[in-house]
Amino acid sequence: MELQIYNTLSRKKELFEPISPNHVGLYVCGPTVYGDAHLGHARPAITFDVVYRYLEHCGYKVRYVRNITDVGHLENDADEGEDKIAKKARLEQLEPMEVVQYFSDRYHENMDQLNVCKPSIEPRASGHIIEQIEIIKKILDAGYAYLSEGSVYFDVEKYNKDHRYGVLSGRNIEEVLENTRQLAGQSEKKNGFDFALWKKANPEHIMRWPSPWGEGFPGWHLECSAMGCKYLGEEFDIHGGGLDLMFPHHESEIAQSIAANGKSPVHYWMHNNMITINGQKMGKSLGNFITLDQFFTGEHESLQQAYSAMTIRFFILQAHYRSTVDFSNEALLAAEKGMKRLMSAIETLPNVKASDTSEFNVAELKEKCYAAMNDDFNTPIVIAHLFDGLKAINAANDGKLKLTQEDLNELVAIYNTFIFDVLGLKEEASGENNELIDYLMDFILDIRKDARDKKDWSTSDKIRDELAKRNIVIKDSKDGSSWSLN
RNA sequence: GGUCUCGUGGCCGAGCGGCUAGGCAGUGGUCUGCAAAACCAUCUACAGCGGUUCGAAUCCGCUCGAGACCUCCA
Repeated sequence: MELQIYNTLSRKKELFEPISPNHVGLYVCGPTVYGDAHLGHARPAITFDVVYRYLEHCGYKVRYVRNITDVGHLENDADEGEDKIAKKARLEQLEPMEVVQYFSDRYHENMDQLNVCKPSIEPRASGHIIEQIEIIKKILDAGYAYLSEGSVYFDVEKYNKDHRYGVLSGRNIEEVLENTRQLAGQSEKKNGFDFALWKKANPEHIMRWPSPWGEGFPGWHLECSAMGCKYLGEEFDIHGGGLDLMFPHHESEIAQSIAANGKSPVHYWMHNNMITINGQKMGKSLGNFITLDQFFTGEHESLQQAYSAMTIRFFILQAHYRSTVDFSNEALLAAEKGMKRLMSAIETLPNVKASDTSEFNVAELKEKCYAAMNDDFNTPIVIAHLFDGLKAINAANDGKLKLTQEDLNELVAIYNTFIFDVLGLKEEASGENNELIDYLMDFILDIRKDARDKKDWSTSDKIRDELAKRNIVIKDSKDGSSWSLN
């Protein structure tokens, strides 16, 4: 079975066929770096990390471009407000690029924690001003943009006559033009719907570059067109991003590329859905977001405890990327426990004793996992199948089910492939990696063992209870006792 | 107001015409000095009403409810 991808353009699943065999160009909208990443940012990062990982796993050579927006993203109205980065810089009395550096570093740290692969190229908007100016020239030459008060705007109405502005979002722009006309008023734009390609810089504006139209800075939508085109070509395979970017950001990207190159830039548009909190989208403007660092430390009033990066990752992968996911402590707790159980398969497998026959269809399990991934990256189904396999593994470990050595080896391969390579989960350190602590704990457990052997339960329980106070959990089993830090 | 999505068992979430996922919690059990952990078993739901069909959670219509986009947001 071959890979099917849900294409926002056609609103249905399509067979994935790359432009050049064995190569995939993947572009994903990265963050605007003016604040800490929150749970909502983790969604596209993880979603497209899995897309990237799976494509690579399938043997494709993927060039994965994820940008950093460090200029041109304005507040409030897309073409009027203050630059987000510049505002932060002003508030913190920093150079804008200090803000960019700081939050880029923090973002990278969070991505590492989430085990998100680094993109092949991570371009910054401010490093591609020349490319953006070149595109604006092309669009002007084609007649789809106009100059106004030192700024350049995209002429949506003109474009819509020859092409269609709204192919991606399914919007009928004529209707919307009616509405915005009334609102536009004394704007320097012909039309409320037109968006800035180049914006003239006011005297107090710090981030500015020279251009044929005077000093200014590029519009937000343009950077992705410029960088996508530069590194992946005028046409490339997959463009990803959050559903909230579909309009106007991605819609405008398409318009810009068609206006400049005469080509629709992207074959497959993929959009991840939102994470909600109390049924509402988690977003910066609503102020209802929880940052990733807050999840990792548990320091937020809505959080009952800290949640590890892998818990967050597993939680997100347990839902399909095109569904909304509602955040709650209960859901996160469930994810945490479930993931630990699933991960235990990796540890159990080497201990299972082989039989000469098999009573579980390992090949079928493998097939089902691939089928799920091929069905538009259905990670929750993959996880469900892995849980089914876990049941068989546990049964075999208890001697209640037979598996041949060959099947056991295959299971190890399947679990390693899907859990680590494709889903991108990793083992988390269970506590401090400290030789002294290890030594002391071994020593303490040894004393406790002596007590237990003498049926000195009061000493044994005292040790257990005392350690529990510091979140050190003792687990007794047939083969002896072990400890872990919770 | 316009465009579009969605309403699944205590909770989270798949499925998208028949074979009634999965996880967490709960309950029962195995193990254990006790406990924890672990393991096994178990709980049968698809907002409401009508229609299409041999058959619908799944298709169509209506009603109610929630959300997203239409201004920046992943």
